[in-house]
Amino acid sequence: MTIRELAKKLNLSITTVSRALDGYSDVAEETRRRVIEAAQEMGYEPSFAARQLRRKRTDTLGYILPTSSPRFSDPFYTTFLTGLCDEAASQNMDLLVTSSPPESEEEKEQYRRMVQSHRVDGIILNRTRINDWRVEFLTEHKFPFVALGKGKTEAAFPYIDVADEALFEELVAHLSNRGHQRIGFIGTTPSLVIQQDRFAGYLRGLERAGLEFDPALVRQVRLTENDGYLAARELLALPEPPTAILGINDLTALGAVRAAKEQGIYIGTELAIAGYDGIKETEYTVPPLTTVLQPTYEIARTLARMLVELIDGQIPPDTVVPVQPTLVIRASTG
Amino acid sequence: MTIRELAKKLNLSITTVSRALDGYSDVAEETRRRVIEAAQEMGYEPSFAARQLRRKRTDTLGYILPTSSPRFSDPFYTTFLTGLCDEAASQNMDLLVTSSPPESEEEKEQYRRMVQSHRVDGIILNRTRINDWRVEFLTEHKFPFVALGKGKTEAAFPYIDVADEALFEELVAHLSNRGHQRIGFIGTTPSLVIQQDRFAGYLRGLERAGLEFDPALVRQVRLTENDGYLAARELLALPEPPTAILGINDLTALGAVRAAKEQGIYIGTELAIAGYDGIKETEYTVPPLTTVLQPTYEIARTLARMLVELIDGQIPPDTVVPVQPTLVIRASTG
DNA sequence: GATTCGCACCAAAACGTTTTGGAGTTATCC
DNA sequence: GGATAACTCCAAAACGTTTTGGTGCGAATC
Repeated sequence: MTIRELAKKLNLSITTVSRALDGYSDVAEETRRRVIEAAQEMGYEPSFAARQLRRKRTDTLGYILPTSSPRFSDPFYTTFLTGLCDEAASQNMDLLVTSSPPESEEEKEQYRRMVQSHRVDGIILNRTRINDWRVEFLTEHKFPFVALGKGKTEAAFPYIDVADEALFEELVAHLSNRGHQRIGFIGTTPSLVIQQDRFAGYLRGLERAGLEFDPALVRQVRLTENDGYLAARELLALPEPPTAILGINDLTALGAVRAAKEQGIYIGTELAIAGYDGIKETEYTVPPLTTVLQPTYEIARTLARMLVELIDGQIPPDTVVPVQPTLVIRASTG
Repeated sequence: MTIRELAKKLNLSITTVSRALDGYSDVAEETRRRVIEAAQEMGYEPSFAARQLRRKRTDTLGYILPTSSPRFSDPFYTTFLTGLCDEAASQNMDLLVTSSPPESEEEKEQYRRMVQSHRVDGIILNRTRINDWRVEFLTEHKFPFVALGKGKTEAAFPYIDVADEALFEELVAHLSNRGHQRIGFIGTTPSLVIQQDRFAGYLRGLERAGLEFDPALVRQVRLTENDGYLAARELLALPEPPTAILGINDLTALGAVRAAKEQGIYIGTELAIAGYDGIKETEYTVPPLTTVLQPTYEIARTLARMLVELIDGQIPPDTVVPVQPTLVIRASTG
């Protein structure tokens, strides 16, 4: 079912058929009606490849899922992906998804392909790194992209700025108000922007509370439940263990919960634990976990919308959208 | 950066360049080396649109996420999606993802577009319906697809058959062994294959245990945590409430957990609760939830692989892959 | 010395659209 | 009544590949 066959059946030129369907004004209403009707009836749909080739637009957004472990499953990403999907759909765009481990050769290859073969019109980045080669690569190729968080770069691109630092400061203040003096921090590799921001917030929180920073209370691990578990075990095995543990995200905090339970430590009374993201799991632990609720779904939608607007040249590349998450205090911090 | 420019720079015809890169044997090794080197250096990558148009292949798999609520987030799907992504990647394919509410106009439109505009080479279906118009539509258009579960249809297509019925039977047996006589079932709309199978397993389980089926103990809701919560509240408010509740999936079972907690009912002793899927959350509840562990990640990978093989004509359309999940008994059922 | 063969390359067609730059017809204006 | 405008429609080019059906040339074969 090509436009040619449709045109033949209607005794029209393919030009007219194309323009009728695209809503141009230089085709008679009566003709348009006939064309649309026939198209519907014969189930005609323009070939995407052909249209893409000619228009030089793909109407597709790209997203590369950073999969730490092969069987990874951070619920944060279901929500994030759904947000991207929904917004893309409502903008008449599709979403092309790939997955690869961060900083792998595979990842590089995938970005290269997406960009250089014009697979997509723009790319959504998250888990931005401090010195992110993706940012360099994409700006160098003048390829439209938006990101969740900005690293250390001269490049200008639209991004969402979550007030991570402020919220971590607040978390520490909250714990210190509850009398905690030794507050542990399960962080991740310093190459990630979230580590930079959240750790900075942690430090500022300590300072403001007049607490001394003890490097022994800090761990840097991958962003998985299991790594959180292992890190927490280490912290709890210290000669002077912390009385509170902050996870850089909910997943690591949940790992800490598991470690504490395993050792029969009462969470909330003997040990305070808090996370960050606001994933559903934090409601089910006993006691429920204090966390910072990010509007993940809205963030994703906003990112997708920003990307579309960037592609259409409707927003400047230096657009910044601030997001203020909210502290959700639950029983895990007493 | 087109093949033409590359050819010009190399003083070769575009034919030779194309064939050199595609590994044809009718190009001298020395020439191929030069071509590959130049391509790498100049960052040439074939235009996807052009290639697609000519080859009549997209090297893309399609998947439409069934989003019940706009902000939905069933962790089952992160795992499922990651599986699809990973397998697609390892087959040199990409994954095109869209989302829409089941049985909506939007959904129809999306399937129609994907198929008729040759957006993808094949489609992965899950949450198969008993009389699934998608199955009819896709077979009618001779469009390659695979599914998780098969409905009531004459059509032949590769699918994965999870032994849902047997496992639900086992679940009921397990509960009846623990002395439960009134076992509730939070199911979903009978139009879904999983409802059909799992409910059948529930019934057979009752029968085998010599228990009478009481329709009052059955609810049909959407597959969300909140609907599970509401259904459980209803069940617990009955004059003769059940002593055990089976959720058709973990999400609804988690809703039941919430309802029980809210009413101060001790789970595991006063009320048994079990789910199905094996999502991570079930480990965090107190007590941890009895569930049926499906190898979701592997199922997704297998589906993707089957689809690629179907497209390549390497497997017949009537391939069936059976999957045997495992019962995971935890404290929530005593 | 003519024929055949294998090797390395290539021109041109095809894929199915959108867009450009008109062309033909009828209505409108002075 | 001739020029202008408005309205419909269209032929052909272009998008960047892959594929088809070659060509030219030197070596091997008879």
